[in-house]
Parts: sequence; C-alpha cells; structure tokens
Amino acid sequence: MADLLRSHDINPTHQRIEIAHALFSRQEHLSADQVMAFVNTRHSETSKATVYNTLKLFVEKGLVRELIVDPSKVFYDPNTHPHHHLYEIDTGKLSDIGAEYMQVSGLPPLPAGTVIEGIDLIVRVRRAS
Amino acid sequence: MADLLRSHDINPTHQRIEIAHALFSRQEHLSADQVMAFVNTRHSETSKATVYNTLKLFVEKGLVRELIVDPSKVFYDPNTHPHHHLYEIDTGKLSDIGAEYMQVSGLPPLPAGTVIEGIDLIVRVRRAS
DNA sequence: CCAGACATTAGACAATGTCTAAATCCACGC
DNA sequence: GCGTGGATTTAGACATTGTCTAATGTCTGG
Ligand SMILES: [Mn+2]
Ligand SMILES: [Mn+2]
Ligand SMILES: [Zn+2]
Ligand SMILES: [Zn+2]
Repeated sequence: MADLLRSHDINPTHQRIEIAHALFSRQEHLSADQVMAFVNTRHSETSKATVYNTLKLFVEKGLVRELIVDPSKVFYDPNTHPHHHLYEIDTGKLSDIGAEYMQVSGLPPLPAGTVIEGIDLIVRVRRAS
Repeated sequence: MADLLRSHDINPTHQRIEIAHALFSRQEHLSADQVMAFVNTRHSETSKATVYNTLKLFVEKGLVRELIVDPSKVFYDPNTHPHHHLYEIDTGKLSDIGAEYMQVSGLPPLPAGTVIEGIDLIVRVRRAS
C-alpha cells in the first residue's frame, strides 16, 4: 500500500495508508463519511479534516476518481480505468458498468483554452413502479 | 405559462408561475438559489421552502430535468429534450451539448425490477494549464 | 539536537437542502 | 356572503456535507 502511494507521488503516512486501505481493499465506491467510519472502526485515529484532505489529495494525484452522482455526497472510486456507472436512485447503490457495455462517440467543440478532465456516463435507474 | 403548467398536471399558482418563468424565460441551467434570487428580485414573494418544493414538483411532473454535476448544488434544466452537458470545473459554467455531437450506444444489464430513469453524459473540462 | 517543512487536528463555520406546524388561499356547496 | 376542507405557502429550526484556520505534532537532513 505504501508503494502504491509512493508510485503516485504521495508521502505514505499512517493516515493515508489507512484511507487507501479502506478504498482499495474493498474496491467499492465510498463516500467521505463511509471512509471516515471504516478508518475509525477499531479506535478513533483519523480526523474528519484529514479524511477530506486526503481524499482530495488522492484525486489530484490520480489515485482515485471522484464521482458526482448523488446530490448529497461525493463518492470516491478506487477504479481509475475507463468505465461507467449505474446509480439506483431509490437505494443509493452505485455500481460499475464495464466499458464494453456502453460506448460514447463524438466530442463537442470545447470552449477555447480548456481541456477535457473526464467524461462521465451515468445510468440512473429506479424501482419499476 | 399557466397553460404549460396545466399541461403537465400542475396547478398554476402565482409562485409556481413565477418559478417556471424564471427557468423558461432564460432557458438556462439554474440552481435553487438562483431561482430564489430571480423570483424575489423585485420584492420578496416566494419562500425558500416553496422554491424547493416547486422545483421537486416540476421534476416529478417532467417539466424540468435535474442535473447532478456540481458537488455542491443541483441544477435545473428547462430543456427536457435529449441532450448532454459540458461542465467547466473552474468556473462552474454549465452548457448544453446537442445530441448530434455525441452518441451513447449500448445498454448494461439492469438490476432486476428496475427501469431507466435517465442517462446522463457529462463532459468535464478545465482550464488548460 | 535543531530548524523547517510537512501533516494532522478540533472545532467553528458555510452552504445546501429538509422538515414541521401554523397560516393562508381558494373552490365549492349552501 | 359564509363556512368547510383540501391544497399551498411559510418561517425558521434542523440535518448533513464539506471547508477553513490556527495550533499542534511529526519527521528529516544537517
Ligand atoms: Mn490502525
Ligand atoms: Mn410578481
Ligand atoms: Zn466505478
Ligand atoms: Zn441542458
């Protein structure tokens, strides 16, 4: 885990290793709150500020991907390979869609002086009523 | 405007007409806060609770589309025709991408008992550094 | 050991959105 | 006109997520 952090130019401190562990050992999409809870299950170890600071750092360094899908919280995705997402509105469950299932073609004209940061494709589903 | 509301099965009250007017006369993507500000420019008329209640009602009735693109606020889109979005991270500016510029193909297997509510495609751009 | 950079922290703060109970509005029958 | 009842609006308390600041802690090279 420390090596993974170092390979992304992140100084591997105790807290950062714990937070990376929470994300990568589960391979799930977690919110900051969930990361906080996992990291502090045994005994309180890591502050809220550090969780937020660290997740932001991980995103900047390309270690995890930020997902804006739920209006009330951001999710963090340890899978940075190209893939899409399926969001179940009623339950809040977020799952991956392999890049082989859906493709995006074409690109719009971009505003001058801007570059693409990422393209997000989200399929929203709800209970069949 | 009252007829537009009625055609979507919405009882056209004074406040609802004002809020619809704020959205449809501008044809822009507005946040709840911006709607609130526009509606109350001349004189305070509509409460925060009503703005939120009404926007939720409009979404339920299919009059406007909800866009989850910015981690801190929801945008409301008076354009319900199929189209995509371009989000400038640095400025928060949100603009339309015509459906002719980008296409999505394929569909993932959906969880049992669910139906598609919508498919969102968002191109995120930032200043070229 | 020391200096200085880096990292962590508690808790105040800000912003967005939700909720509740009370007030208001309005269409309807009389 | 008047009373009734459902729909609508409202103020403001509340909850949640995330940010910020100033103080403290940690580590390393010299
Ligand atoms: Mn530990
Ligand atoms: Mn008015
Ligand atoms: Zn994912
Ligand atoms: Zn749009």
